[in-house]
Amino acid sequence: MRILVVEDDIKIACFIIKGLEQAGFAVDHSGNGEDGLFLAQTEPYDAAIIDVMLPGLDGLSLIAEMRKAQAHTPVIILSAKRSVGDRIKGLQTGSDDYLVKPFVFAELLARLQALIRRSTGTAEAASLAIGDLSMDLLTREVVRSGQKVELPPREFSLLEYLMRHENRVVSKTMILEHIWNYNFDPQTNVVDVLVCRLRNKVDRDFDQKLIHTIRGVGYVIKKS
Amino acid sequence: MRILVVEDDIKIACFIIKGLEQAGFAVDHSGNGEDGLFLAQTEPYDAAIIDVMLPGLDGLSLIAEMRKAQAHTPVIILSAKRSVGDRIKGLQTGSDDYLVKPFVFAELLARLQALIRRSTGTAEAASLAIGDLSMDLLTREVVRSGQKVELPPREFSLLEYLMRHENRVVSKTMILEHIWNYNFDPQTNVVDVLVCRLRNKVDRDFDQKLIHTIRGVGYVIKKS
DNA sequence: CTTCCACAACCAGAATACGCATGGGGGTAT
DNA sequence: ATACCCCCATGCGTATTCTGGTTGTGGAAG
Repeated sequence: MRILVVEDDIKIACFIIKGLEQAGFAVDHSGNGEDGLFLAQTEPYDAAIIDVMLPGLDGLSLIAEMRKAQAHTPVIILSAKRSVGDRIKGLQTGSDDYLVKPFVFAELLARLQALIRRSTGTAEAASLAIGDLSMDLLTREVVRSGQKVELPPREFSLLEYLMRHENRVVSKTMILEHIWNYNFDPQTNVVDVLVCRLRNKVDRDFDQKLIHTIRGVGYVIKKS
Repeated sequence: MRILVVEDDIKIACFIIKGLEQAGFAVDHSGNGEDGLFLAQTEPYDAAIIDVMLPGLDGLSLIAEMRKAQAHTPVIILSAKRSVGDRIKGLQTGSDDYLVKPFVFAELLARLQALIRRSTGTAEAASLAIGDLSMDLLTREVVRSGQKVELPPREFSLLEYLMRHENRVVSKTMILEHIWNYNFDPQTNVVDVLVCRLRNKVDRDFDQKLIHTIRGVGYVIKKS
């Protein structure tokens, strides 16, 4: 899931970005309206979080421009103003939700997930399962054969990515991009290592292996 | 499918090349415009990915030169510039699509496949089948008479190539070019060896042979 | 019908590339 | 301050590919 954040205040931006990344999102950021608009028009985001008060092109105009060109990407507006008027104006412009600063991060996250759930139409399964392996996305609990498995964030994220692509081969490049948000070659074996770690926790102690290697290509998760 | 990549930044080049290879393409690379132009003029590529900022001959001039001489090979431009003006200039020069760095590899791949699909007219099939032999390109699973067959990358690639040319004879030279990306004679019998290994796995245990030898010419895959 | 030649098929050892595992160091969060 | 996680480097084992040699087969000519 890719999120665009347009926010000029560095501190707030960092706060949001880190929070979202920890929640498993890939985040791009822009500090002004023009760059934000450009990103929105060129990259396929699943949602955007936009401040109204921006240097240059302001948030509402930005959304208006986005809506002219583009399909409906869910947008959450951030604002210091709490007047009802602004709120209405924001929603009229084409935003999908409205949050007043200062806000609690958990609320932003909850609203964001709700929006994505709504827009993707797919009633965003709260859990994924393959064979006797299941993963609860809300509680971040992973269970194999009734036995709970503890996973650090990156490994959890990788497993989620694999499970969302059940039976389909995902290349190392795609993993690199999805988990690290890299668009260049790190010249190391980080992916191999992460997969290895995940396997040790998910597959090692069990008879039926779920994570399979496709040499020269990548990995698949599947039952047989 | 053969792709030309012209990009001077080593890290980005590696990233793209590996990604494309993992996706099953044969990739040639050049780090500067002159060599890129030479390759484009001498080899038959199905598409090209070209950076605008290059040492020596820049990307736009390169495309212009290509267009002078040559039939319409689909081109995707990569650029660090995000202005709309540059984008328009790129598209006017004769490129077919435009991607801003940093970009998401999945998007590059999607656009590339869309371009190829458009230019060749053929809709990219998700699986291939001949008689009781079938091959799933996504999961990379090969099945003969309901029995699963494991194939290493090269053999898989060869089988895919043969099946895409069902009932048509493919010469050894063509195979060399597509699998090894060679345009010269390696003076060895690598092709024979590879075909042999593929036969052992696909044809040996079955009554009806699918891979046939045309002496002095090459090979065909067909039912009878 | 036999012989010869060219090409294809097959085999096995060697070289290589690739993926896997482990441990240390640095950074970060608690 | 401590513990944890993540990145990175290294070494190891194995799968896969390449190479050269050898055997097998078909076609053409004598």
